[in-house]
Amino acid sequence: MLMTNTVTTDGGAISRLEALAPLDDADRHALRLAAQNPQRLPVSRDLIAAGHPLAGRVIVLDGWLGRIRLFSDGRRQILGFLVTGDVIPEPDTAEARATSTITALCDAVIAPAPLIGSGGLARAYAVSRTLDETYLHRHIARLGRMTAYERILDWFMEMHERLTLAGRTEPASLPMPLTQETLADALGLTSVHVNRTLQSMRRNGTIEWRGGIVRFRGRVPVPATGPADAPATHPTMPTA
Amino acid sequence: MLMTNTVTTDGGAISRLEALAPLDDADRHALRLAAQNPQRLPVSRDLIAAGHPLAGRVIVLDGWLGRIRLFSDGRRQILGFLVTGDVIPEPDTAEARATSTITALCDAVIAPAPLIGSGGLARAYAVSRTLDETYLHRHIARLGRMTAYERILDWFMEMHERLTLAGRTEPASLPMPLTQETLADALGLTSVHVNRTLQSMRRNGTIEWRGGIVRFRGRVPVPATGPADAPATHPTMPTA
DNA sequence: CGGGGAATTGAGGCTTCTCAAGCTTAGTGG
DNA sequence: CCACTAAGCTTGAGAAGCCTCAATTCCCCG
Repeated sequence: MLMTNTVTTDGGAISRLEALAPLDDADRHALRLAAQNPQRLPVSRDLIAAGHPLAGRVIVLDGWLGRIRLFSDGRRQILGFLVTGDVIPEPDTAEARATSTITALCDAVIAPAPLIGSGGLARAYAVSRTLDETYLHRHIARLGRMTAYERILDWFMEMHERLTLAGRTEPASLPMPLTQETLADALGLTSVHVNRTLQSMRRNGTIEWRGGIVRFRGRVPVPATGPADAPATHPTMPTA
Repeated sequence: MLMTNTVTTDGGAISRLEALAPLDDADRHALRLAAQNPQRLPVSRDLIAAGHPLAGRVIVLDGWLGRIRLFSDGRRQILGFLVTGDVIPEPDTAEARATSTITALCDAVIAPAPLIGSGGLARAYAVSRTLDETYLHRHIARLGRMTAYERILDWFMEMHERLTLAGRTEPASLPMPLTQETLADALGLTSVHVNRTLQSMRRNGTIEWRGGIVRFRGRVPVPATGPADAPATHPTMPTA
């Protein structure tokens, strides 16, 4: 998933920001310039460690990062993901300390996120932050009220939507460079249970996951239409 | 918990904002003025409905609101709470639609949140928003990786911290106007299980919950110091 | 071709849920 | 002042989902 060796592109990050707010030439230029100065993060490298000073605004060009909380007894929870085009906001104050660790979940590329004026770029960053909030909300609803099967499917759908903003998907598939263990730490499950649940999804033909790509099959994520539903052949998803 | 009839105070909201960023006289005056124009929300009243236009910036003066996501099959997840001094941010754009519903979980009082200049008040709102994000993170860690017992205790502690910012607590107690059912919808549990877990906390002397007040007893929430811990008499809490 | 991380499988146990009924408390009207 | 009601709290019994521990297989990479 890394960029082809020497030439650094934005990986779709600019497309994503343009989808959030209209950018002008100066905005795009600033972003391309920033992408000329990329920073490569090998898998497992921390970008920001909890308790340490925050970096400035950063944009993800490629790969997946995770915002992570570690418990003293070893339990781990992934709070959220950062993929191409996602932005780590500027800290409020210079003294602000990170309350969670941000780690590369696979090899990744980031760059400082430029800001010029208070126009398109500023708006895009603002919208991006609001979107991040809705992803957190969705994650909470997932963890609090969905079954393992639903969590996985809903999360696949979210990541499909998000990667689509950066043009990194096809209509019914998305790149998936993470391990089942990582998925488990995000979805509040064990890797064993993630594995078994994925198998049930494969068996009933809902998805296929091979070679780092997840494919949705059939009339994919069929939302449940309500409590009075007829029993479904496949497990279904509740809406919202 | 409602303000004494006619005279409306800020209920501690101003104290909270001052704890987040230094305010000047003009800031305080603007807030006091806003508190003169309060809006009362009876329990169960929606302030904002998912899918509808967002209101402007709002500050909570009293009572508890909840950000709620409803599933088509009746499942409900409370995404977060809003208490005295908490702020609902200005929407990014005029077209923005709410992605979750905000409902009064008990009788509550709110007011439009004033903004003058880009000084103390603006900073306080910014810090408040960042804090909200950390509360979402904490909620995710709770739902994903804590047991029922830990979730409840951790949530009590969070609400104690938050209400303390507005001066609404005593050292070892906090007002708790919610039902066990509401708590269940926040913590991803059933009310039956919340009830049983609370009883075990009462039995072992960890808390007391009577008359709308939760009291922490003994050396309350003892964090686990790690995986190599000696077995504890009481259930313990992992750190972070 | 060996090594190691990741995926898979099995067996058994525990937390949490579901369904259902009984109880308590506060508020209401006669 | 007290029956009456409704909401919330409590309890019981059984089932289900998910976890733990542990071993085995698969697959990529050097």
